[in-house]
Amino acid sequence: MAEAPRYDDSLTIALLRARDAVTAQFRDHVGEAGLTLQQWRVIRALAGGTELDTTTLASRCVILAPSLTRIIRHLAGRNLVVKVPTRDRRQRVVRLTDEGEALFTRIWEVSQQKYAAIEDAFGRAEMRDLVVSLNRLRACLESDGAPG
Amino acid sequence: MAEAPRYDDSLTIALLRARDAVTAQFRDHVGEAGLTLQQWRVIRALAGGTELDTTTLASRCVILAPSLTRIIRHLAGRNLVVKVPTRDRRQRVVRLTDEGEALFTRIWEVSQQKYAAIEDAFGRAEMRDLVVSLNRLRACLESDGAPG
DNA sequence: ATGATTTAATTCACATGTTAAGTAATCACC
DNA sequence: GGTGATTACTTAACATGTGAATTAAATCAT
Repeated sequence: MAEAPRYDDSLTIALLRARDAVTAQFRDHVGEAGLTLQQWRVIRALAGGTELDTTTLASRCVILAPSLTRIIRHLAGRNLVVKVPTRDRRQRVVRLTDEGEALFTRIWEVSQQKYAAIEDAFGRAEMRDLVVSLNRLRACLESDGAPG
Repeated sequence: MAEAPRYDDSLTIALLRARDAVTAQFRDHVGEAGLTLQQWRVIRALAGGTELDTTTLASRCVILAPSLTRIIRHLAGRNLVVKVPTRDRRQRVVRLTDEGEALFTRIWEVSQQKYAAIEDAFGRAEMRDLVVSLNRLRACLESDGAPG
Protein backbone atom coordinates (compact mmCIF):
# COMPACT_ATOMS: atom_id res chain seq x y z
CA MET A 1 0.00 0.00 0.00
CA ALA A 2 3.05 2.23 -0.06
CA GLU A 3 2.49 2.89 -3.73
CA ALA A 4 2.53 6.59 -4.53
CA PRO A 5 -1.08 7.58 -5.13
CA ARG A 6 -2.11 8.40 -8.66
CA TYR A 7 -3.34 11.88 -8.72
CA ASP A 8 -4.36 12.82 -12.21
CA ASP A 9 -7.39 10.58 -12.32
CA SER A 10 -8.81 11.74 -9.06
CA LEU A 11 -12.41 12.81 -9.21
CA THR A 12 -11.76 15.71 -6.86
CA ILE A 13 -8.97 17.07 -9.00
CA ALA A 14 -10.96 16.60 -12.19
CA LEU A 15 -13.87 18.51 -10.68
CA LEU A 16 -11.63 21.34 -9.53
CA ARG A 17 -9.92 21.65 -12.89
CA ALA A 18 -13.17 21.50 -14.84
CA ARG A 19 -14.70 24.13 -12.63
CA ASP A 20 -11.66 26.36 -13.08
CA ALA A 21 -11.77 25.92 -16.83
CA VAL A 22 -15.46 26.78 -17.03
CA THR A 23 -15.42 29.73 -14.69
CA ALA A 24 -12.37 31.11 -16.47
CA GLN A 25 -14.58 31.57 -19.52
CA PHE A 26 -16.73 34.09 -17.67
CA ARG A 27 -14.47 35.70 -15.10
CA ASP A 28 -12.96 38.41 -17.26
CA HIS A 29 -16.24 39.53 -18.76
CA VAL A 30 -18.00 39.63 -15.41
CA GLY A 31 -14.97 41.26 -13.85
CA GLU A 32 -15.05 44.10 -16.35
CA ALA A 33 -18.45 44.98 -14.95
CA GLY A 34 -16.90 45.16 -11.49
CA LEU A 35 -18.38 41.92 -10.23
CA THR A 36 -16.90 38.69 -8.95
CA LEU A 37 -18.39 35.43 -10.20
CA GLN A 38 -20.10 34.90 -6.87
CA GLN A 39 -21.66 38.34 -6.97
CA TRP A 40 -22.76 37.63 -10.52
CA ARG A 41 -24.46 34.38 -9.49
CA VAL A 42 -26.45 36.34 -6.92
CA ILE A 43 -27.41 39.01 -9.43
CA ARG A 44 -28.45 36.29 -11.86
CA ALA A 45 -30.57 34.48 -9.33
CA LEU A 46 -32.44 37.72 -8.65
CA ALA A 47 -32.86 38.81 -12.26
CA GLY A 48 -36.34 39.59 -13.55
CA GLY A 49 -37.73 40.96 -10.30
CA THR A 50 -37.23 37.76 -8.32
CA GLU A 51 -37.33 38.25 -4.57
CA LEU A 52 -35.42 35.70 -2.50
CA ASP A 53 -34.38 35.19 1.10
CA THR A 54 -30.81 34.51 2.12
CA THR A 55 -31.25 30.78 2.63
CA THR A 56 -32.78 30.18 -0.80
CA LEU A 57 -30.23 32.42 -2.45
CA ALA A 58 -27.38 30.61 -0.75
CA SER A 59 -28.71 27.28 -1.94
CA ARG A 60 -29.27 28.38 -5.53
CA CYS A 61 -25.95 30.16 -5.86
CA VAL A 62 -23.97 27.53 -3.97
CA ILE A 63 -22.61 30.13 -1.62
CA LEU A 64 -22.41 29.69 2.13
CA ALA A 65 -24.53 31.94 4.30
CA PRO A 66 -21.66 33.93 5.83
CA SER A 67 -20.25 34.70 2.39
CA LEU A 68 -23.68 35.66 1.17
CA THR A 69 -24.12 38.10 4.04
CA ARG A 70 -20.99 39.92 2.93
CA ILE A 71 -21.92 39.78 -0.74
CA ILE A 72 -25.38 41.19 -0.11
CA ARG A 73 -23.91 43.98 2.00
CA HIS A 74 -21.48 44.75 -0.81
CA LEU A 75 -24.15 44.74 -3.52
CA ALA A 76 -26.48 46.83 -1.36
CA GLY A 77 -23.66 49.34 -0.89
CA ARG A 78 -23.42 49.61 -4.68
CA ASN A 79 -27.18 50.06 -4.87
CA LEU A 80 -27.63 46.91 -6.94
CA VAL A 81 -29.95 45.15 -4.48
CA VAL A 82 -32.37 46.32 -1.81
CA LYS A 83 -34.01 44.69 1.16
CA VAL A 84 -37.68 43.84 0.87
CA PRO A 85 -39.85 44.04 4.00
CA THR A 86 -41.13 40.67 5.18
CA ARG A 87 -43.67 39.32 7.61
CA ASP A 88 -41.04 37.12 9.30
CA ARG A 89 -38.50 39.66 10.37
CA ARG A 90 -35.74 37.11 10.78
CA GLN A 91 -35.63 36.67 7.05
CA ARG A 92 -33.64 38.92 4.80
CA VAL A 93 -35.39 39.04 1.43
CA VAL A 94 -33.74 41.05 -1.33
CA ARG A 95 -34.39 42.01 -4.92
CA LEU A 96 -32.49 43.85 -7.62
CA THR A 97 -32.76 47.61 -8.00
CA ASP A 98 -33.35 49.07 -11.46
CA GLU A 99 -29.62 49.61 -11.59
CA GLY A 100 -29.09 45.98 -10.69
CA GLU A 101 -31.43 44.79 -13.41
CA ALA A 102 -29.67 47.00 -15.91
CA LEU A 103 -26.29 45.60 -14.94
CA PHE A 104 -27.67 42.09 -15.23
CA THR A 105 -28.93 42.74 -18.74
CA ARG A 106 -25.65 44.19 -19.80
CA ILE A 107 -23.66 41.18 -18.62
CA TRP A 108 -26.20 38.53 -19.49
CA GLU A 109 -26.11 38.98 -23.23
CA VAL A 110 -22.41 38.23 -23.62
CA SER A 111 -22.56 35.62 -20.89
CA GLN A 112 -25.11 33.66 -22.88
CA GLN A 113 -22.88 33.77 -25.92
CA LYS A 114 -19.97 32.42 -23.95
CA TYR A 115 -22.11 29.63 -22.60
CA ALA A 116 -23.22 28.77 -26.11
CA ALA A 117 -19.59 28.72 -27.20
CA ILE A 118 -18.84 26.15 -24.51
CA GLU A 119 -21.74 24.04 -25.76
CA ASP A 120 -20.40 24.28 -29.27
CA ALA A 121 -16.89 23.31 -28.24
CA PHE A 122 -17.90 20.42 -26.03
CA GLY A 123 -21.10 19.28 -27.67
CA ARG A 124 -24.66 19.96 -26.60
CA ALA A 125 -25.59 16.35 -25.93
CA GLU A 126 -22.36 15.63 -24.08
CA MET A 127 -22.88 18.67 -21.95
CA ARG A 128 -26.41 17.66 -21.05
CA ASP A 129 -25.15 14.20 -20.17
CA LEU A 130 -22.38 15.66 -18.07
CA VAL A 131 -24.76 17.80 -16.05
CA VAL A 132 -27.02 14.80 -15.53
CA SER A 133 -24.07 12.75 -14.39
CA LEU A 134 -22.87 15.42 -12.01
CA ASN A 135 -26.31 15.73 -10.48
CA ARG A 136 -26.58 11.98 -10.10
CA LEU A 137 -23.22 11.89 -8.38
CA ARG A 138 -24.41 14.50 -5.95
CA ALA A 139 -27.63 12.61 -5.34
CA CYS A 140 -25.69 9.43 -4.60
CA LEU A 141 -23.50 11.14 -2.05
CA GLU A 142 -26.13 13.27 -0.38
CA SER A 143 -28.38 10.29 0.12
CA ASP A 144 -25.80 9.06 2.60
CA GLY A 145 -24.33 6.39 0.39
CA ALA A 146 -20.68 6.92 1.06
CA PRO A 147 -19.47 8.24 4.39
CA GLY A 148 -17.78 5.51 6.37
CA MET B 1 -40.81 27.05 -2.19
CA ALA B 2 -41.76 28.94 -5.33
CA GLU B 3 -40.99 28.18 -8.95
CA ALA B 4 -37.27 28.17 -9.60
CA PRO B 5 -36.04 30.12 -12.63
CA ARG B 6 -33.93 27.93 -14.86
CA TYR B 7 -30.22 28.37 -14.56
CA ASP B 8 -28.82 28.30 -18.05
CA ASP B 9 -25.35 28.03 -16.68
CA SER B 10 -26.41 24.90 -14.91
CA LEU B 11 -23.03 23.44 -15.80
CA THR B 12 -21.32 25.87 -13.44
CA ILE B 13 -23.81 25.19 -10.70
CA ALA B 14 -23.69 21.44 -11.27
CA LEU B 15 -19.90 21.51 -11.03
CA LEU B 16 -19.99 23.53 -7.83
CA ARG B 17 -22.56 21.28 -6.21
CA ALA B 18 -20.81 18.08 -7.27
CA ARG B 19 -17.52 19.38 -5.96
CA ASP B 20 -19.17 20.30 -2.66
CA ALA B 21 -20.75 16.87 -2.38
CA VAL B 22 -17.50 15.06 -3.06
CA THR B 23 -15.28 17.17 -0.85
CA ALA B 24 -17.82 16.87 1.95
CA GLN B 25 -17.05 13.16 2.03
CA PHE B 26 -13.47 13.86 3.06
CA ARG B 27 -13.55 17.13 4.94
CA ASP B 28 -14.41 15.80 8.38
CA HIS B 29 -11.87 13.02 8.31
CA VAL B 30 -9.08 15.26 7.07
CA GLY B 31 -10.17 17.97 9.49
CA GLU B 32 -9.80 15.65 12.44
CA ALA B 33 -6.12 15.40 11.58
CA GLY B 34 -5.91 19.18 11.74
CA LEU B 35 -5.69 19.72 8.00
CA THR B 36 -7.81 21.57 5.50
CA LEU B 37 -8.57 19.85 2.23
CA GLN B 38 -6.11 22.09 0.42
CA GLN B 39 -3.36 21.26 2.88
CA TRP B 40 -4.23 17.61 2.44
CA ARG B 41 -3.91 17.85 -1.34
CA VAL B 42 -0.41 19.22 -0.88
CA ILE B 43 0.55 16.49 1.57
CA ARG B 44 -0.84 13.93 -0.82
CA ALA B 45 1.07 15.26 -3.79
CA LEU B 46 4.29 14.99 -1.81
CA ALA B 47 3.67 11.55 -0.34
CA GLY B 48 6.27 8.85 -0.85
CA GLY B 49 9.30 11.12 -0.79
CA THR B 50 8.27 13.19 -3.80
CA GLU B 51 10.07 16.51 -4.11
CA LEU B 52 8.24 19.24 -5.97
CA ASP B 53 8.63 22.94 -6.66
CA THR B 54 5.90 25.45 -6.02
CA THR B 55 4.78 25.74 -9.62
CA THR B 56 4.37 22.01 -10.15
CA LEU B 57 2.73 21.62 -6.79
CA ALA B 58 0.30 24.43 -7.52
CA SER B 59 -0.63 22.83 -10.82
CA ARG B 60 -1.13 19.33 -9.40
CA CYS B 61 -3.12 20.48 -6.40
CA VAL B 62 -5.13 23.08 -8.29
CA ILE B 63 -4.11 25.77 -5.84
CA LEU B 64 -2.96 29.22 -6.87
CA ALA B 65 0.60 30.22 -6.10
CA PRO B 66 -0.19 32.83 -3.45
CA SER B 67 -2.35 30.33 -1.55
CA LEU B 68 0.34 27.71 -1.86
CA THR B 69 2.93 30.05 -0.40
CA ARG B 70 0.80 30.41 2.71
CA ILE B 71 0.00 26.72 2.89
CA ILE B 72 3.67 25.72 2.63
CA ARG B 73 4.57 28.22 5.32
CA HIS B 74 1.83 26.77 7.52
CA LEU B 75 2.89 23.16 6.93
CA ALA B 76 6.55 24.03 7.45
CA GLY B 77 5.60 25.65 10.74
CA ARG B 78 4.02 22.36 11.79
CA ASN B 79 7.13 20.51 10.69
CA LEU B 80 5.26 18.52 8.07
CA VAL B 81 7.31 19.74 5.09
CA VAL B 82 10.85 21.04 4.64
CA LYS B 83 12.62 23.00 1.98
CA VAL B 84 15.04 21.12 -0.25
CA PRO B 85 18.12 22.96 -1.54
CA THR B 86 18.11 23.51 -5.31
CA ARG B 87 20.50 24.55 -8.01
CA ASP B 88 18.13 27.26 -9.24
CA ARG B 89 17.68 29.31 -6.13
CA ARG B 90 14.51 30.96 -7.36
CA GLN B 91 12.72 27.69 -6.99
CA ARG B 92 11.23 26.52 -3.74
CA VAL B 93 11.31 22.73 -3.70
CA VAL B 94 9.77 20.94 -0.72
CA ARG B 95 9.28 17.41 0.54
CA LEU B 96 7.51 15.80 3.46
CA THR B 97 9.27 15.27 6.78
CA ASP B 98 8.99 11.90 8.46
CA GLU B 99 6.23 13.42 10.51
CA GLY B 100 4.52 14.52 7.32
CA GLU B 101 4.78 11.05 5.79
CA ALA B 102 3.36 9.55 8.96
CA LEU B 103 0.42 11.94 8.92
CA PHE B 104 -0.16 11.13 5.27
CA THR B 105 -0.27 7.40 5.96
CA ARG B 106 -2.66 7.88 8.81
CA ILE B 107 -5.13 9.86 6.72
CA TRP B 108 -4.61 8.02 3.45
CA GLU B 109 -5.95 4.70 4.60
CA VAL B 110 -9.40 5.97 5.53
CA SER B 111 -9.37 8.38 2.63
CA GLN B 112 -8.99 5.50 0.21
CA GLN B 113 -11.92 3.74 1.79
CA LYS B 114 -14.07 6.81 1.40
CA TYR B 115 -13.06 7.13 -2.22
CA ALA B 116 -13.95 3.48 -2.80
CA ALA B 117 -17.29 4.08 -1.15
CA ILE B 118 -18.01 6.84 -3.63
CA GLU B 119 -17.12 4.48 -6.47
CA ASP B 120 -19.47 1.90 -5.04
CA ALA B 121 -22.30 4.37 -4.68
CA PHE B 122 -21.90 5.95 -8.07
CA GLY B 123 -20.52 3.07 -10.09
CA ARG B 124 -16.93 2.46 -11.11
CA ALA B 125 -17.51 2.69 -14.84
CA GLU B 126 -19.69 5.77 -14.52
CA MET B 127 -17.06 7.43 -12.41
CA ARG B 128 -14.32 6.70 -14.89
CA ASP B 129 -16.52 8.08 -17.66
CA LEU B 130 -17.26 11.16 -15.62
CA VAL B 131 -13.60 11.91 -15.03
CA VAL B 132 -12.88 11.41 -18.72
CA SER B 133 -15.72 13.73 -19.59
CA LEU B 134 -14.54 16.39 -17.16
CA ASN B 135 -11.03 16.24 -18.54
CA ARG B 136 -12.31 16.48 -22.09
CA LEU B 137 -14.38 19.52 -21.15
CA ARG B 138 -11.30 21.13 -19.74
CA ALA B 139 -9.28 20.27 -22.81
CA CYS B 140 -11.94 21.82 -25.05
CA LEU B 141 -11.94 25.07 -23.13
CA GLU B 142 -8.23 25.39 -22.59
CA SER B 143 -7.52 24.86 -26.25
CA ASP B 144 -9.06 28.28 -26.76
CA GLY B 145 -12.36 27.08 -28.14
CA ALA B 146 -14.68 29.39 -26.33
CA PRO B 147 -13.59 32.82 -25.15
CA GLY B 148 -15.10 35.64 -27.16
C1' DA C 1 30.98 41.05 -18.32
C1' DT C 2 26.86 44.61 -18.24
C1' DG C 3 22.29 45.65 -18.53
C1' DA C 4 17.59 44.31 -20.26
C1' DT C 5 14.48 40.65 -20.04
C1' DT C 6 12.38 36.72 -18.35
C1' DT C 7 11.21 33.52 -14.73
C1' DA C 8 9.81 31.72 -9.84
C1' DA C 9 8.12 32.89 -5.98
C1' DT C 10 6.33 36.06 -2.62
C1' DT C 11 3.68 39.94 -0.82
C1' DC C 12 -0.35 42.85 -0.76
C1' DA C 13 -5.21 43.90 -0.79
C1' DC C 14 -9.51 42.47 -1.03
C1' DA C 15 -13.25 38.75 -1.69
C1' DT C 16 -14.87 34.32 -0.52
C1' DG C 17 -14.78 29.55 1.98
C1' DT C 18 -15.48 27.45 6.40
C1' DT C 19 -16.65 26.51 11.12
C1' DA C 20 -18.20 28.02 15.52
C1' DA C 21 -20.49 31.23 18.26
C1' DG C 22 -23.82 34.88 18.79
C1' DT C 23 -28.38 37.42 18.11
C1' DA C 24 -32.95 38.22 17.31
C1' DA C 25 -37.47 36.66 15.86
C1' DT C 26 -40.67 32.88 15.72
C1' DC C 27 -42.75 28.66 17.30
C1' DA C 28 -44.33 24.92 20.40
C1' DC C 29 -46.39 24.04 24.52
C1' DC C 30 -48.21 24.16 28.70
C1' DG D 1 -48.97 34.45 27.66
C1' DG D 2 -44.53 33.36 29.30
C1' DT D 3 -40.62 29.95 28.80
C1' DG D 4 -37.54 26.99 26.14
C1' DA D 5 -36.44 25.27 21.69
C1' DT D 6 -35.98 26.28 16.92
C1' DT D 7 -35.07 29.09 12.98
C1' DA D 8 -32.74 32.72 9.98
C1' DC D 9 -29.26 35.25 9.77
C1' DT D 10 -25.00 37.66 11.26
C1' DT D 11 -20.29 38.05 13.34
C1' DA D 12 -15.92 36.52 14.27
C1' DA D 13 -11.65 34.24 13.20
C1' DC D 14 -8.87 32.07 10.28
C1' DA D 15 -7.78 29.77 5.61
C1' DT D 16 -8.01 30.11 0.76
C1' DG D 17 -9.16 32.46 -3.92
C1' DT D 18 -7.72 36.09 -6.97
C1' DG D 19 -5.23 39.68 -9.56
C1' DA D 20 -1.65 43.08 -9.37
C1' DA D 21 2.69 44.57 -7.81
C1' DT D 22 7.19 43.22 -5.96
C1' DT D 23 11.55 40.81 -5.16
C1' DA D 24 15.21 37.86 -6.30
C1' DA D 25 17.59 34.93 -9.36
C1' DA D 26 18.58 33.11 -13.78
C1' DT D 27 18.94 33.98 -18.82
C1' DC D 28 19.75 36.61 -22.95
C1' DA D 29 21.69 39.97 -26.15
C1' DT D 30 25.01 42.43 -27.03
